[in-house]
Amino acid sequence: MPPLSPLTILADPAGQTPARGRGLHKGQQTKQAILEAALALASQIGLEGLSIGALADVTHMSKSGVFAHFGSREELQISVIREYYTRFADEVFYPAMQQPRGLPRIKALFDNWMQRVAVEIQSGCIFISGAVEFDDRPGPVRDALASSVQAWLDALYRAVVQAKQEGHLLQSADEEQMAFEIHALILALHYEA
Amino acid sequence: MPPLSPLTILADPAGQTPARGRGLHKGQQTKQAILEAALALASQIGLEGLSIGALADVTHMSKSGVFAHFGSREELQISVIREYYTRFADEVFYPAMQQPRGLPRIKALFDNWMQRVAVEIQSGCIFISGAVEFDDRPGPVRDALASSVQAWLDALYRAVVQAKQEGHLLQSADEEQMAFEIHALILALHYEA
DNA sequence: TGCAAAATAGTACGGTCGTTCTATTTTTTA
DNA sequence: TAAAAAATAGAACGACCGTACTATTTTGCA
Repeated sequence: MPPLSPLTILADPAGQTPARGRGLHKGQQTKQAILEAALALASQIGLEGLSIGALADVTHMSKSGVFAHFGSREELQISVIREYYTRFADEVFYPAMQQPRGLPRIKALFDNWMQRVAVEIQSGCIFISGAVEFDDRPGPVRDALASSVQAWLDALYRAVVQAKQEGHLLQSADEEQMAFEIHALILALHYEA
Repeated sequence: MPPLSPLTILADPAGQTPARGRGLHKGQQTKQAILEAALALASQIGLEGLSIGALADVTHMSKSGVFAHFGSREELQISVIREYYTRFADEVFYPAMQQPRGLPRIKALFDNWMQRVAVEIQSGCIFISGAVEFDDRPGPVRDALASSVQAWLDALYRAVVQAKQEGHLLQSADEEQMAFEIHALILALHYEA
């Protein structure tokens, strides 16, 4: 099972020159701090509600100071998606890869996911809110969201296929349908919250 | 099985005096036309994106002309929810009530619902988008949304209970879980779209 | 048909938004 | 430590928002 794709669409153009030498420059630090706050804000009120002004208040900076780090609101939103995607992979996907192929791995994926739902119960999943907000708004943000979610659903699907190959599932089981239903359960859990 | 509750929280204060006598007064007609456009708009871009200015453009009216019919944006949003709820009941709920209790009725509910998903595939369900948009924004709009959805989920749950009473389900079946899963499937269908 | 009432238009206000431009401060480098 | 570069602040812009007020037009009834 390959790792979650690096998602070239999410590539961070600035990320390849991580400060001249040892530690992060001041700018990179604050950018990371802003991103942290942005992630929290976006989880609460959605990517669409994420405003630079509000972000400036939270981080005790000026609007233009925040703005300068991203160059546009769109870039800010995409950065948030990138960050969320990374954390999602780290907390849900990679730990599950430690489990043996097949049913144990699926169970780990599902459990980690559920645990995340429990944590997000007061904030929200931006993959879900984003899908609703950008389902009819084409553009880079939508693309970033779509490819993130797809990468994740593909990984889930691969896990199910493997489980069948390992003989952990009925031979009559439909992999696609099963992945779909697992996804459905998570969606409904989020909805109830 | 009682009908879908009238939802007093959604009661239309103006609705009780439906024009002096026979036909609708001019105002009521245009209000209905505005509501129609608002429903389409809200389905596309969400209740939160629904703006009076955009609505004025679509209906070829002035902003103040549109505004006067509702008195506030909030009232407009609630009116849209009320309208959506009514149509949902008419297209999904009541036709299914024609079917005999038990499994046939559940199947009808699900089929009608699925059919609606197919129609909404290009627009969207405001019960879902609304839940995302208002999950952390208390107020009348959120209340209207929540009670609408709850009324519908209650009806679904009652149908499942009946099916078990009629002996159409395994005695070991968990009604609540089953209603939850039906809901989950619909959510996932919407998500895929 | 005329008059009151309802419906609609027009204008303006205060607010927030993303963004741009220019100053100022802070950090890094030579 | 001085100069260069990066980071941040501040003010201003145009656009859109909801809403309040005041005209004007249209409608419905006596």
